[in-house]
Amino acid sequence: MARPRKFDETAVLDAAVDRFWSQGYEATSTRELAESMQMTLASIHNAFGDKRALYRRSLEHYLDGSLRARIARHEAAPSPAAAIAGFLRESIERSLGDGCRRGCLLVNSALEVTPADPDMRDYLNAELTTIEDFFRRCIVKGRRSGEIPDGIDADDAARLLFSSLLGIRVLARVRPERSLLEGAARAALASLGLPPMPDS
Amino acid sequence: MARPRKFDETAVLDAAVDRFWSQGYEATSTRELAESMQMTLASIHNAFGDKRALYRRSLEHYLDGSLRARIARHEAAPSPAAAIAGFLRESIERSLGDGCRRGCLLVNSALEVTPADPDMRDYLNAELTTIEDFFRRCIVKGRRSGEIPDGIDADDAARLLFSSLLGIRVLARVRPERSLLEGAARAALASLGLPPMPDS
DNA sequence: CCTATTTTAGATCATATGATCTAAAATCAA
DNA sequence: TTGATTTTAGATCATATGATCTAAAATAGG
Repeated sequence: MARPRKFDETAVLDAAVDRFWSQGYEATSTRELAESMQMTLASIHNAFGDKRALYRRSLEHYLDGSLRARIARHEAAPSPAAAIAGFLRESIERSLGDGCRRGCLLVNSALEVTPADPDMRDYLNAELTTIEDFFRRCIVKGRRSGEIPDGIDADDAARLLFSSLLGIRVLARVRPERSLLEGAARAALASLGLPPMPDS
Repeated sequence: MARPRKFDETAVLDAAVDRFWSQGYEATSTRELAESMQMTLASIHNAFGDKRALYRRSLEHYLDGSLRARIARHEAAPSPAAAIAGFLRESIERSLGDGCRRGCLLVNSALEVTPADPDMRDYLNAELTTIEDFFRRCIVKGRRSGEIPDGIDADDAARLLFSSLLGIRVLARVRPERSLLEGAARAALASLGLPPMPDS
């Protein structure tokens, strides 16, 4: 019925994610995006809308291909405690393995894009809450099975893991030292009576 | 010997901090800065250099008037445990008290400005380490006096407090809910055997 | 008073930016 | 084949941006 698209949506969104992730929203120009995506500005505008809309799509693409799958994968681990520890371990390895120190696009977005964009903030919060909820589910489940000792309120324990993870992701950008990131995660786990992370 | 400056350096840097803090580095234009600071672009350039240099000066101004004094004030508290709890309490109240959700300029800078600016990164790291060191000193001192129970390695305990604080500052921007911020801090303190924060 | 020195004010430069327009190209249903 | 429809390609618009230039203004020492 009409001319077919020449570009691969996954590939061009991967490229957009890479630019936004490396440089942030404001510091990435539309022309740079066009070059990375190997599309013209008109094609991008036609397919995704303006820059803000493309950012939103890129973030969704990033999260669809990363966060949700990671949570599901770790939650399928043999034990809830292992799920938490495995998730933290993977977050640290991703942070340290990225020589560009890009951190986590979700966390970066929370700090850069938020201020005057309530829609984006709601979306970011929904995604962030996914992580918090994952931690809470694991804590509750592990306590019910006796694997995780009782102690601090389960909501607060999840909040602690959550805020530590965000902090680790901040440090991944500015001070990506293994001892620092692992130390924070190690302390969070030990303080909640959880087993240590698996080796890297 | 020469024409005297008409502007008050503290006042104009306060104004610059306000803009950078609210909008970030990239999203703040030099003209907007000039208007907020009530100076011409030429005067700003003459007094502070280019935009990047002004940002650096603004950040220094912010930290000189905020971070160092806060650490010193809390470290003068009657006990090291109270110093930690008081610092967290104050960080949370500052976060919740700011209707603009600006978070902490130091943390915001760590995420936005870092990537390709090693000088800035080193500076940010030095300032961030100030906080980590503060936590570590308090832990060590409190354990020596018996006020803080032994347990996790002191370095790791400091890293946990540090990363949680950074996470709280991230959440302050995107999800400034008292229950969330306090819950994370409460759990961090309790898990290290520290007394709870003072009431707000 | 006068001169050296620094700060101001306003204009301006060269470029970058986000967004859009026009027209050609490519497909598929009829 | 034809015509409707969508995507491309390239140019372009209006504006915003960081930075700088020129000249006037304001002070203190001589």
